[in-house]
Amino acid sequence: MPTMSSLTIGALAKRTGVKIPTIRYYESIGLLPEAPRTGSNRRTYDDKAVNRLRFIRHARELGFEVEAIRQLLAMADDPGRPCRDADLLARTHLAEIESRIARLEALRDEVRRMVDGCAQDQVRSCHVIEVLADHAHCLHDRH
Amino acid sequence: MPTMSSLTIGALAKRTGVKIPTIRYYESIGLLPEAPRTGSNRRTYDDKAVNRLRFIRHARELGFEVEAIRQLLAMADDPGRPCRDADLLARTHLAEIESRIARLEALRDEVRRMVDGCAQDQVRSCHVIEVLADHAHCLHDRH
DNA sequence: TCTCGATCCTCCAGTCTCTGGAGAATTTAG
DNA sequence: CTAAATTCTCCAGAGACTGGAGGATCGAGA
Ligand SMILES: [Zn+2]
Ligand SMILES: [Zn+2]
Ligand SMILES: [Zn+2]
Ligand SMILES: [Zn+2]
Repeated sequence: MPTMSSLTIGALAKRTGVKIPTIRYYESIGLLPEAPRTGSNRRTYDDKAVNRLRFIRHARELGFEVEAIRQLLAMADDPGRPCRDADLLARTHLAEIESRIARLEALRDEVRRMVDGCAQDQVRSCHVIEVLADHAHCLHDRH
Repeated sequence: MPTMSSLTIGALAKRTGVKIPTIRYYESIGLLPEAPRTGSNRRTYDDKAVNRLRFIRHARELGFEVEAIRQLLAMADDPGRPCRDADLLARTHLAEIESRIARLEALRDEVRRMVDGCAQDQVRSCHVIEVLADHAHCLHDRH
């Protein structure tokens, strides 16, 4: 049978790698349910809380926003429904990542050109400064 | 000869594509100098301000942080010095962009795997939810 | 049992880069 | 002259935490 453990917030933090203030923050925004308290008002957690917090941490590491995680958690709590919505959320996130990559790659190209084009002399003739001062030096017309 | 124009903040905003509250914000953090005021306390700008603000906007579009821009502006104001520092700043920024791209590409791979692995049935067996619940499903050991 | 350091509590402020609204004053167009 | 547009200051909010102040409580050793 599973261990009937009751964890302090510090133990939960260690087990999940999430900092204590962050745990309290997640509770305050309703991502974690309000933890039951001891007689002296300290939060206690069980294994379910560990799993939920790990889920949150992992989703955050994968770049999901809190609002998305809130919905994913609600879905995870309801195993019978179709997973269309969860998949759509993930696919939307994927598209967002891809567009951020594309944007950053364009930036990288411009900044690289900026850096490589400089003869390393005086600011007067610095290609970096010139490019910054005038977008006409850029390849892409928008950034 | 250059037009001896005196612009309102609204005209400056139109000319540079920077919103009015943002212009005031830049002034408040010292990126833009305090604009001279009319008798009725309205800010006035000249062509130099237009150039400075365009420089800021372009640098922001290229992803430079405000602190970096502050330094770049100081350098641009001093054309005689060597441009080593400006170039170093840009190179540092380039490295930062590259590392963000690498991180996002790793994320993209994981999220794509997550999405592609789902058979689109019930939440119970949803690959998206499974992966989120357990990092062991991931390829990279860190995100 | 006493005490001390570790842990916990709440509340608040700060991070970063804006963005927008309230309410008042002034300018501009018709 | 009036009404609409613009500007002013101040303040709050966004997202996702992070950290500090000041105080209460816990566990372990003497
Ligand atoms: Zn240079
Ligand atoms: Zn450009
Ligand atoms: Zn699914
Ligand atoms: Zn993972």
